[in-house]
Amino acid sequence: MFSSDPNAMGMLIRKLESIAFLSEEERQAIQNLPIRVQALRARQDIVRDGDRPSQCCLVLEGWAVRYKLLSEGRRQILSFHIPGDIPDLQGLHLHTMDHSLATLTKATVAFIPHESLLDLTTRYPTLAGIFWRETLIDAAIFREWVTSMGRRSACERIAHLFCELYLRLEAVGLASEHRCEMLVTQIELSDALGLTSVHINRVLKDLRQRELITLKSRNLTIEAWNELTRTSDFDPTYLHQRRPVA
Amino acid sequence: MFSSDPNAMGMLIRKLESIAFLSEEERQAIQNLPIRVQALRARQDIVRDGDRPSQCCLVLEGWAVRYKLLSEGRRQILSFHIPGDIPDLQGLHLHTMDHSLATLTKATVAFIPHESLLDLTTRYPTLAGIFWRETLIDAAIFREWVTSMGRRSACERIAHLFCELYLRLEAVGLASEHRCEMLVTQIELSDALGLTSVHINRVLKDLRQRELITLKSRNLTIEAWNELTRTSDFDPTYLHQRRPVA
DNA sequence: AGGAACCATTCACATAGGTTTCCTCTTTTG
DNA sequence: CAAAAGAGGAAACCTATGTGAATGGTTCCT
Repeated sequence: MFSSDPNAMGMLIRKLESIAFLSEEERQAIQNLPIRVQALRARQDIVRDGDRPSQCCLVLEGWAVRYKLLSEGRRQILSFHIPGDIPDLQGLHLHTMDHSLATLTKATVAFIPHESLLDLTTRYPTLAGIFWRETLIDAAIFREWVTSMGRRSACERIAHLFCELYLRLEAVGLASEHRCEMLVTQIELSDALGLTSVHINRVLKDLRQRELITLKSRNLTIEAWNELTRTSDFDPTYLHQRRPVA
Repeated sequence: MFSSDPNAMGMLIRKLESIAFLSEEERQAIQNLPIRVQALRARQDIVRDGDRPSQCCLVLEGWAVRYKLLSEGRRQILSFHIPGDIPDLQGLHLHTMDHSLATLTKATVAFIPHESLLDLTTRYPTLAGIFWRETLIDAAIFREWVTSMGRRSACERIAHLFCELYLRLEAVGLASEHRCEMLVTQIELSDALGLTSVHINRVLKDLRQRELITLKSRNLTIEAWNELTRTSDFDPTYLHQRRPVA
């Protein structure tokens, strides 16, 4: 399938506009990127550790994760990705994958050749800066995760992650009123936060009892945003979103 | 002081050449960057969380750290920086600091105006790609740290960090034969690895007893490289260095 | 609709790593 | 060069989180 689908790139544009200003010409240039759209099953690898991909993957629908595998079956989830994200943008200048990328849920993705993206960055230096910025925000999120894993308690980590994901979903129009889908199992949460699923379960129970959140069949409601951000030390600056957040 | 110092930029060039190829013209362009060299005391902030800097900081001598402060005096060190590093390169496209940068030891740094760097990236798109790559490697290191903090034991984390720092120092000519300076206290190690200094001390004792390392008055010798990399699951791919490593 | 596979939940028990405290050895600095 | 500050080291004790195992509830195939 080609870029004829008028909406495929809408998600990417919405995402980029959440972190930078795009001119009409730049929006057009993005719309004209050649893409190949593909539907994927849940829990399917897209690129693997060690691969040398020649295209980037844009998430259109569903969630994806990046992860590393360690000895003895240990797994670390490095990031969650939602529609509008390009989880392997770093591939443009880092030629060997140092981790894997997979779908979490059933998903639709679009593949964009590196070649076309590099050409775009040459023709539109401002867009190059915006894509660069996107990878820098990715890094800023890793820094925040390092901070969580290093110095925050289990409870703070979970609360912090929920705040982050809510704001990211809201920025691309996939959440509002402190409600969003939370398409991750407790096992996935544990692999992302460096905990066990048993402990995730304990802490979720506590967060529910304190009436900070409601979480049922993949639907999260943050019942007390201010208290949740306070207890988890959450400050959205690191997301570097364009519009100031409540 | 201006770029008249013929050696100030040598460190940056050596660093960039450890991750990419530079043409003679590009080397010249870098040499011509205007810089202001400054000597700093140990443990001195260079840029603070929330600042909006207009220049980047290149480390010439000594070590630096990036860190975040949390409530109740908690601190998380996000990265260690050695000569040749530009710890706040992300400032080029991320205008508000989401963490602080400070010296660890007495240090010499060079400040380069964002303006000059942005101009350089416009005139030399290949150099833009190389600086972008540098920030992507920075992110790759964060991913590895997330993995360490999430799924590696205290012993594995320390061993992994030593391997990483050794290779980075070696890449810019500041280490060889599995020996290097390790200009960090046990407290700083603990704040970087999400542990306490007491536990760092316990684990170092163990690593010494197992004759994997020697660490005395800031001098580290890795006595058994292969075993150390094996026990810590260390794979240097994530450093994306140009030359293959032993 | 029925089963297989996955997920959430809970319990009893185990441990890696944290806390507090104290002492000694270096390093810095006046 | 001596005092002060900082860093390494270590013991006793504590706790947040891990382990393993069992049960019932969901979701997804066929």
